[in-house]
Amino acid sequence: MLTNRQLQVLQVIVDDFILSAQPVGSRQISKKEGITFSPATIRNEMADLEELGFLEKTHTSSGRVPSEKGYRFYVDHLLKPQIITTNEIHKIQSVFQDRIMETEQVIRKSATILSELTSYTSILLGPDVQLHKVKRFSIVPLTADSAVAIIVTDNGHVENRIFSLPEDFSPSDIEKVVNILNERLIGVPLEHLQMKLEFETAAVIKQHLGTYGGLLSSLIDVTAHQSEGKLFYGGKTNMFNQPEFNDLNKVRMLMELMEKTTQIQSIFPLNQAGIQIRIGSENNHLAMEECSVITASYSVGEGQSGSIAIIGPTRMDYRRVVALLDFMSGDLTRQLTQKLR
Amino acid sequence: MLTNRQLQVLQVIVDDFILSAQPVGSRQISKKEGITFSPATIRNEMADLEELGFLEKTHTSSGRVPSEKGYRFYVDHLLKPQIITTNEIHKIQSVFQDRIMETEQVIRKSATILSELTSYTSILLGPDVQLHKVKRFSIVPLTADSAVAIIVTDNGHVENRIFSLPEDFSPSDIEKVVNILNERLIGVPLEHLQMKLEFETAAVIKQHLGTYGGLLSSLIDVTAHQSEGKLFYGGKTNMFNQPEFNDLNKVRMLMELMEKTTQIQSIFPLNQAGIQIRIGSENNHLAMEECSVITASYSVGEGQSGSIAIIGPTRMDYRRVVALLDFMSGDLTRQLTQKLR
DNA sequence: TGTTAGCACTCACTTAAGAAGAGTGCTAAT
DNA sequence: ATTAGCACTCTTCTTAAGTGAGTGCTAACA
Repeated sequence: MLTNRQLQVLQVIVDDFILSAQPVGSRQISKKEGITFSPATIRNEMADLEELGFLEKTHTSSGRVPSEKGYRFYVDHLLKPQIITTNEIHKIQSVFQDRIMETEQVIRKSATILSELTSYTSILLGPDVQLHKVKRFSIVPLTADSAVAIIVTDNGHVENRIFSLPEDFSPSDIEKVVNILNERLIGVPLEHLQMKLEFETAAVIKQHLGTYGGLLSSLIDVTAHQSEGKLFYGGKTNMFNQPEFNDLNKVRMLMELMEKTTQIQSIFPLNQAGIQIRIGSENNHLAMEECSVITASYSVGEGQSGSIAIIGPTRMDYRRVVALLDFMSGDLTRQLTQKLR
Repeated sequence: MLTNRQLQVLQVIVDDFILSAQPVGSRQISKKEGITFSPATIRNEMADLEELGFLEKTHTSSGRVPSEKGYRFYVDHLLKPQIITTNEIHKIQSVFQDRIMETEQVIRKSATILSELTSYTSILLGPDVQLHKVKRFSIVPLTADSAVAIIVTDNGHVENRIFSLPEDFSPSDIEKVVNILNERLIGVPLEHLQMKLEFETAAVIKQHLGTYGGLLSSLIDVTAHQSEGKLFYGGKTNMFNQPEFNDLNKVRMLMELMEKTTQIQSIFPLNQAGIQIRIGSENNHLAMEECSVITASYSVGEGQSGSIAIIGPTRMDYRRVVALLDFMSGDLTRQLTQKLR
């Protein structure tokens, strides 16, 4: 158990290091407001805190730097929520000001704004399209043997894909298929679409049109490749501003990581509500060994949800980021859900 | 006018420097195949070439490096086209192998392949959607006061946007509007859509439905924000592999440039057929002062065209890149055009 | 007259050594 | 228990010397 004074010292060190990125020395701490004891005393406390694993030295005679355990303790016990300014609130809410209505646009803009506000990199995961429900099917013929299938979902999202038509497929055949699809599949969530199409609707189509195996496999194909939630980045290059990434190799690894969308997905905790913080090696990724990731989630209507992440150095301004993420996720949930009515 | 021997020396220097990224010395040149004269002679020639502006020294007693003018001369007069291997051809053609039919997917995949083949960064500009012609309109109501408008083009491209409905707008009203739009606007290129809608179709709609000013402005809005050709990158982080970008600041500027899609558009020459090469400061951009950009264009059917660009260090392998771009642009044109039939 | 060998010279790069400064740990006094 | 004092450590900056690659010039050569 830490003494009050140790808590105070730890807090000051983390706060100061977050601001300055420089190892914090005893003399510096002693000058801080609220510190009534001498550098020598502080040195003793620091030695203890180091022994307990909360602090580290960069070399034998340097000031102290928070360890991962130190940051962990800090975010778990010392983090007082920050109040965000009205300015920041306005900026976040400006996402919705000019009646953008596509969820994708909203998310994209949110990513940009968040990175500007934090000067870290933001990653937004769009809501999972799989949970949208089919609102309308249509098929538009393009050439003699190809057509584009369009699925509009209840959220106003549009999926479309070009597919091959079987030979001698007439416009009236298409109309029949579209009618069947619209009769049978409206309200079905995209995630069940493929199964439903394959095992229920296929039989109906066959019955009405004879066997059109080609068409069916094409259609099944169309529904199969639905993308999961899309990723949007804001401020990818903000990393360059952080002194800890004054190292080509670190930046490079991060940039390469961000190009691999499948890998980056794993930074989002599954089905976790609230704010999650992962520090350094907790991210289980070499490139992010000196990074912290803070995530929050928002939801659209019922069930569908997306995530927001901020990725920055372990030395990031946790207070501020947590406050901003908290507000933004709430705002997104509110606004996006309201739009559904 | 350069002597034969000067040409030979210049060629060897550029070729060697492209390979090694190291300043080339006279002794090194003398050992090259086809060189029959001594280092001393070569030194004299190099001094002349430097005086003429084709070579530079990094410092007083270093080997020579091609200047921008040197590269320019090299690509204009010394560049013998390279023959690409069947392996490379296969790789490029693999874009089309698994019956991907969306142009966007094709372009995206091409960007990746091109960056893998060259180990530089590729930028592909999708064909300008503005020239696509309307194939089908539809409007799907979402809530009482919003709907999504969908435009399918002759290329199978789908544009969609959510817009507000006027109050008390019934489904049958929507059907009427859709019918009018489909009667009047099929075949119209997207670039003229807004004008046409505003000055011709608007009147018809008013006539049939009374004044629905709100709907009209919404619809005009929908057609207005059509995006221009989209950009796709491949191998954004390949820059990190080039020794000349072992400098955090240079990489940073490039990365920042690539985030700004509007700025990056300017690297594509307008309406220029064939292969274009811009070297260093010819790019008119600080971040690309040490880069060369090679562009080619492809076309889809008649009129519509997109561009391919490779961006690498001025020291890039012009021979190889030119050959690859040439082949790929041809292949894209062929395949994408064929698909339209 | 064009080509080449020889040689002094330049400059980047590396290594070593010394000086300065920040900060610690320990000891002893308060 | 706290603190002043001081020796010690380790980084960083500066300076100096040594090394090597490569040039430019001069003079000899074909």
